[in-house]
Amino acid sequence: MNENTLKNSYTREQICEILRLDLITGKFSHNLPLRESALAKRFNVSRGPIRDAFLRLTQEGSLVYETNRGVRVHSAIADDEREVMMKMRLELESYCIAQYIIESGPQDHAKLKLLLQQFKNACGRESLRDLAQIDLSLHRHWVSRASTNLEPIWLGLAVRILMKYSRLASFEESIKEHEKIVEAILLKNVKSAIDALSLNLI
Amino acid sequence: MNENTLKNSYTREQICEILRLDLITGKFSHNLPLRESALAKRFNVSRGPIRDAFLRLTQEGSLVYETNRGVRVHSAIADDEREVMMKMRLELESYCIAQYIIESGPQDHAKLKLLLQQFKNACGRESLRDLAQIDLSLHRHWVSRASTNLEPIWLGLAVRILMKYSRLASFEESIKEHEKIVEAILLKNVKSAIDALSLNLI
DNA sequence: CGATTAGAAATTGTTGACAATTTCGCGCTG
DNA sequence: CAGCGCGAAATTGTCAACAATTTCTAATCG
Repeated sequence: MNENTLKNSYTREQICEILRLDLITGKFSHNLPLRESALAKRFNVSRGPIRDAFLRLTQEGSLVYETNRGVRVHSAIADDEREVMMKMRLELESYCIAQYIIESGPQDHAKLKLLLQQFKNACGRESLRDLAQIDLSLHRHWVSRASTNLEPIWLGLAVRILMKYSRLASFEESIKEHEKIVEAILLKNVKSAIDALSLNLI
Repeated sequence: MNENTLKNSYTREQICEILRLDLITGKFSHNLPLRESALAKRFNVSRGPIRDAFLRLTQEGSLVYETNRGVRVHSAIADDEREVMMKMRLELESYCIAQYIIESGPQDHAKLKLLLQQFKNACGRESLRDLAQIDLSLHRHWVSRASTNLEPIWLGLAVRILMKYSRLASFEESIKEHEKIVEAILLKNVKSAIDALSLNLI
């Protein structure tokens, strides 16, 4: 599973995802500068794809860019900023879930169940990194299915929120919350899905 | 003022801003593919900075990227997507204006007045491009001052919303709306500032 | 000893070249 | 004549080298 042993080259998408998870799980400390050459060496690519990933993560808000000085990890968001982001995210995902319930078919539901199962497995392994990744994948599933226009906006919100509280209160609790959301979606019950979502996004 | 006569080279930031305005004002048609080489020639740079700009605009949502196939202009957002974005933007800017009123000093207020004056001038010239640019600058002023964390999220929302309705109803009306917002901010009246904002963001 | 400054080292910015992939036109075949 | 390859052209992906800028270091001066 280690990136240094299995592969010797990564696409910019993969690099971006790996770095995003590193950032969410607090692998880098706040305000730490990230060096292009160091990461180029780590991923066994040239600086080009690294710069691409930096630009994306900067736009998402997890990195900060300064001209001729590169990027550094963004400082944590304040509590009131988090509150605003949460309201926005709830607004966004409520719409997406309602839309998803209308548009989704059997193959979407199969995917949904699979993601929920993976979420449970990640909780069992108690790996924060896996959990953050599958949590993102699960929410992304209904967001991207409902609106490609809202997806990049959602991602920026979700990443910043997770960066602040990547330490979840309880694995068990998190499973139950997501089970409720998925159940309501499968029953095509918009109201209770959104109710469950609003309990998850607090 | 023309980019071909004054300068012979651009930074990626400048390229990004110019392309963003091109996209907002509908200079490119929807789903049109953008070619790296063509724009590299236009801006008299190599493809590197163009790719940087593409990545940023993709993250903002105005372009869509497909592997090995480059980017194309995103399709317009639907009415209900726009409604969700507007609610989110109102939530975000309300917080920022309240914060701005607390934190801003005399030099901020001078800048604010200057931007409002530029807005009026742009209305006088009846240039859609200038108007879109200064509208973004004005709103960005209080957003960036209040929260660097929320700024990239705000930008994505504002650009997509402007792409849909870059044709403003009335220049006169737009001036009045912004005058009310700025007046309320200068008087440090949070409530009436947000009231005026909510009329502007409909 | 502290401040300053010049030079060295490190880092980012940009470029042109080449590799990989996709797209397009054209001849071939049934 | 429609469909199918096949090769050429166009386009994107990656890289290594070089230029510009910033940061570090150490010698010099007050």
